[in-house]
Amino acid sequence: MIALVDCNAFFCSCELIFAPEYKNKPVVVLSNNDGCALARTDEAKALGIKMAQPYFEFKHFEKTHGLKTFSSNFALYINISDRVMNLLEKMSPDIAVYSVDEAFLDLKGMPNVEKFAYEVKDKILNHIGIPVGVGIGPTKVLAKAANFLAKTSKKAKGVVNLMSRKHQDVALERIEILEIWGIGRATAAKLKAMGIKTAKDLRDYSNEKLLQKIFGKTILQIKNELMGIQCFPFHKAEAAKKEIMCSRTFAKSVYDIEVLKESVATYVTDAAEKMRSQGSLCSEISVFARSNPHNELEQGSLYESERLRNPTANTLKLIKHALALTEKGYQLGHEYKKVGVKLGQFSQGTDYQVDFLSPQDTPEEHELMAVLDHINYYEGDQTIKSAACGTTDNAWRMNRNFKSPRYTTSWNELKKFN
DNA sequence: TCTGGGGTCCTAGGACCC
DNA sequence: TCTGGGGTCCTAGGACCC
Repeated sequence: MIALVDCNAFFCSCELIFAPEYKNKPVVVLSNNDGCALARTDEAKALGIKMAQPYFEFKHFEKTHGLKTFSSNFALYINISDRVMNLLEKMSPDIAVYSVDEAFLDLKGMPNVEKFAYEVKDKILNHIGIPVGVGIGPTKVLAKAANFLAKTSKKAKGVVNLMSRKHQDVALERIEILEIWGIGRATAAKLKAMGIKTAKDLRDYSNEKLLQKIFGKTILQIKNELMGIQCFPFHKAEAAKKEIMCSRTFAKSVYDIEVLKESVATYVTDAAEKMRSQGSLCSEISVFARSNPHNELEQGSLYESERLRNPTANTLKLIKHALALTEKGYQLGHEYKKVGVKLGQFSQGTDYQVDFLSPQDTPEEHELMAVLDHINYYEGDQTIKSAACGTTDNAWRMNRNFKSPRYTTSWNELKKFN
């Protein structure tokens, strides 16, 4: 028996904790650069605002329908997510966090699951202020389907239990195939052409060989889960990431290679930090940049990749490679709207930041020195092992004789101590 | 004229998830 | 004017091995 707890319009709900005056109004949280919609309340959905829809297409609702928009604040959402998950952990014998706003609960041996589901829902709302829906089923796919109904059906009151075959029959007939977890647009279109329109159609479809041939093996697992046969284990092995990417869209297109390089260096720094935190070294680094795909005159993209002879997690080494790749792929006059970095081909290990450029007597250097001294003074002499400042040509590193394994290379990280 | 058989590993690309 | 940022898994096909 599995429950899926899913926060409603999660990013919006987080913002509404601090701006309750917008409750029951259309609210949207926007992506980076206020580009498009990331989360919508039911009232915003009712206006026809779609997931990932560009902001400029629905901005007019602010004036006509009292739409409220927020720029995204991921630090806040992660903090609230942690609180929700901690609460769930305390209430449930076993939990598998699936994403920032959902978690599966193992309800094995639970006497009254629906009562429990309502308790969970009420507690998260009352203690944290986040509304959730709870779906219960014998498999993850059915729990997901139950959760879908819990959120969309008016009379469900936020909890749907699909443990019995009878309820499954009724419910799956009402769920379009596209709504099933693991079925996307492409697959749904093909399935519909075959006459498989609802979740029930798929569950009861008899020609498994044909399904496997057309769609591969995943669809059979989904079909089995719809039948109540578990194919997706409760705990997916908590594996280290196999690749780590960092990328952003620019607010305005970029033509200048220096700007591009600054960004690339920043994203390498971020990605390398993530990589070190899982104890990996990479032996492949890629840099990519794209022009705006929505422009009619889309220009060429930049994609350069390199295999490294010696695996490394050294930020400065990686920056050097990344900047060389950027120069290699850069084309004068091309517009670049999005740029990013990917680290891959991981192996286990750590290495230390050994090569560095000579420090220069810059204002940043003095500022960093002051920050380090400050940290030293308040946190103790061994807080910072090493630190880097600057991003491209002026990148330099300080190596002070601190013994703690904690170290950081990010200027913004350092400033947080202040 | 005739041109093995069985396997592994890697990569690119598609589809999907939030 | 203005269009997100991450990830995973699967498959097909090519390179390569003996």
